[in-house]
Amino acid sequence: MIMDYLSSLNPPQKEAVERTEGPVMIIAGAGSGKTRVLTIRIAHLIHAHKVDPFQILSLTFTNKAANEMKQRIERLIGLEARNTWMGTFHSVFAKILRVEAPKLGYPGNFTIYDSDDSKSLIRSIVKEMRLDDKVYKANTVLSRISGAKNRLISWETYINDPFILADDEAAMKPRVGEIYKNYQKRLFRSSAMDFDDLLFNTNVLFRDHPDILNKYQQRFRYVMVDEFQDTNLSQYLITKKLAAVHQNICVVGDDAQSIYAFRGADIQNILNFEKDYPDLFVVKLEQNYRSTKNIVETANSIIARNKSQLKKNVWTQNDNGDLIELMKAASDNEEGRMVATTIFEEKNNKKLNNSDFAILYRTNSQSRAMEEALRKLGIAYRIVGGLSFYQRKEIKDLMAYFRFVVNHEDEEAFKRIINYPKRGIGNTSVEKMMVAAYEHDIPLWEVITNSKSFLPGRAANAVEDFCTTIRSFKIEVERKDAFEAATSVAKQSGLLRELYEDKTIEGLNRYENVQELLNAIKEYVDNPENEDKSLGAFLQEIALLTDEDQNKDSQDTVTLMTIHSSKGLEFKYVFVVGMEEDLFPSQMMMQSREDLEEERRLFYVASTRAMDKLYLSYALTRYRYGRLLNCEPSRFLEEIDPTFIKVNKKLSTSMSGSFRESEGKSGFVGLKKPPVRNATARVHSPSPDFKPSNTNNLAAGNKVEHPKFGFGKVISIETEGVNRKAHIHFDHFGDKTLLLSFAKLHIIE
DNA sequence: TCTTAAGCTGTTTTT
DNA sequence: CAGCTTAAGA
Repeated sequence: MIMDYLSSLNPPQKEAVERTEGPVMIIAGAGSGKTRVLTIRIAHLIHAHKVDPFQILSLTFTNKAANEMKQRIERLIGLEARNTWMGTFHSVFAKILRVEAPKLGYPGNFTIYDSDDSKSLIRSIVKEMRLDDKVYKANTVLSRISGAKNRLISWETYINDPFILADDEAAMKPRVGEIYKNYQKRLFRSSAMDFDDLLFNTNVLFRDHPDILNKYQQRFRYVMVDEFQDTNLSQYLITKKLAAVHQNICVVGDDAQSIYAFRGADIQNILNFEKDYPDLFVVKLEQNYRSTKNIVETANSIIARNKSQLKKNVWTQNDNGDLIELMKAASDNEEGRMVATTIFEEKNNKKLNNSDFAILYRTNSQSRAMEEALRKLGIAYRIVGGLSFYQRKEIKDLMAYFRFVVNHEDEEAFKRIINYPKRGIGNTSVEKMMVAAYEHDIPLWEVITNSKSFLPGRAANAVEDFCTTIRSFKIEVERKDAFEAATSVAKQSGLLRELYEDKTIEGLNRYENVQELLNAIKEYVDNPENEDKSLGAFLQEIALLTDEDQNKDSQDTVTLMTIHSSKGLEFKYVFVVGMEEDLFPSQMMMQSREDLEEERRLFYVASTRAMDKLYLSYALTRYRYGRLLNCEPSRFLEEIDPTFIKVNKKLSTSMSGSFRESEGKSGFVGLKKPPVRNATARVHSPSPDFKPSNTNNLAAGNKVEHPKFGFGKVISIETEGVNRKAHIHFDHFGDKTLLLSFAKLHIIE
């Protein structure tokens, strides 16, 4: 059976499969059958070389990719395939850390903090250190810390490295190192690791415990890394160490598709791989089987402008296919309408399914306009990523209960649930308890169980009740399976009742979401593949799941997602929307030449998802943060060789001057253009003689200045009891109704 | 301590 | 715009 597959491979593919020993690097262009090669290679190892599946470790980028590969191998060689180690870096090494964590002083039931938890923790640390949270923004600080961890810089190294300190000093953030230190200490106290810790601590484990390293080196005789261009130093060193004994390391990647630098991915890993392994065997897969010539050439024409890349020549034998179609819309809403209409028509004309279409965008917020348009035409769609199910408040709340029952030291979980539902324990009490734990250097749980010594009577009683509840949950969790325990926790905690009583639409949704979480747990328990049916096991399972890993692809839907999450997928028809300067390429990324190159690679990834036809679209105006902005076409549109492009005339003519009225059902209305303002007008520096004045005698006709909105003229004043409303026309922001911020107004005349 | 409402602020991508 | 924080009143 394997032989059939071997003969179906082209020569370089075959080489890649058959070269099983020693270091191998496969440079795989887009659509070159990479996954196929990888799966056949693994099947070949097991089948032809009689390698025990337990000895093969494959690291992929997403859980989805891992599952898909597993299924494919299973089809090739049967159930044996299940025994290979396959998963993301994070999930595989989290699994290993569950076993080995005690060696690092962590309990095996450590919690994994997602970035929301991390940010929240940083926020409280910044507050405790009495630092300005506008200077030390959680996002910025976290990415700084994360960057350090990805490069294996511990907080000890960080605060002693003169270069890093100088860097922070220059950025006017000299105390990031201290925050890093406190952050790590708090994580440790909470028995928690963040995403980066999973890899960082694996490195520490392998560094400090040669016996353990050796154990895994012996176990994994073959190591394979997919999407190698997206590994960071921390990940790279792990694989290098694991493969050090047997040297059977096979990495697969495409430098042209490296799009995760912001997460610490280092393209040098792939560019310099040869230096680390002088006897490296390199295979290039350059034939594209996926896309038409026009699409391949378009992608090539953009990527050719990048300076730093490995030489390769991606080509295809496929037909020319249709030209790339360029669509121009008046607004983001019309862009959505054009895309939706095109899908509708193409679907009917060519007898396609919804699932043959994908809409790709640079930022998640762009999905709005697309959704609305699709909904109006009754086209089923599904959004991948964005606010994931597990990030919703109600889900996080219930999960926080689960987490806290399993790990009593989980501070972030504690803060979420201690007073939700309301039980009369306010912020003051919570802070007192945390301070007590910190000052006496005792576990949080000890403070909670002895609340009488730290809190006034009423609050202490409430905490005691809370404590009893948690204890009873713990007993249930230990005795029952995940589903029964979870249901009981949801009910007894009062959370379910709280949501049930909320009869608003959002409330109903939240209630349903919680039910859905319980269903997911039921599914987990009923799945015979899961041996450990405890709630703790379920938590571990999903901590590293992302939205796209959920298998809901049974229905026929158009797929909407960011370019980042589209990697590895393919669709017959692909729309890349929002081709506007500052959006794609992103303004934030346009700092240096390297960053522009990464945006080009992003375009490369997006366009090579398409098999048959590629559409590019842009809008002339777009709502962003409640403000309508002017847009300019992306520079990428000029960088593409124009011979591959045709402009969609039919739709572009109909657009001039047609704006839709706010929520009118009538659709197009030929109204005068709404005022278009630039974002720069938003920040106003008050004039030197600005002083907020007593505005008691504010009246219509007054000229005023506001620190944020700038200069304006009062149109009218309305009085409702004690409250006053001022309708003011601001020069840059148009009409505004100020209710309270009178204090910030300054009357000029 | 809880509720309500105004004010403020982000503004990229994800394990 | 939307989600969060803050401030004031109950």
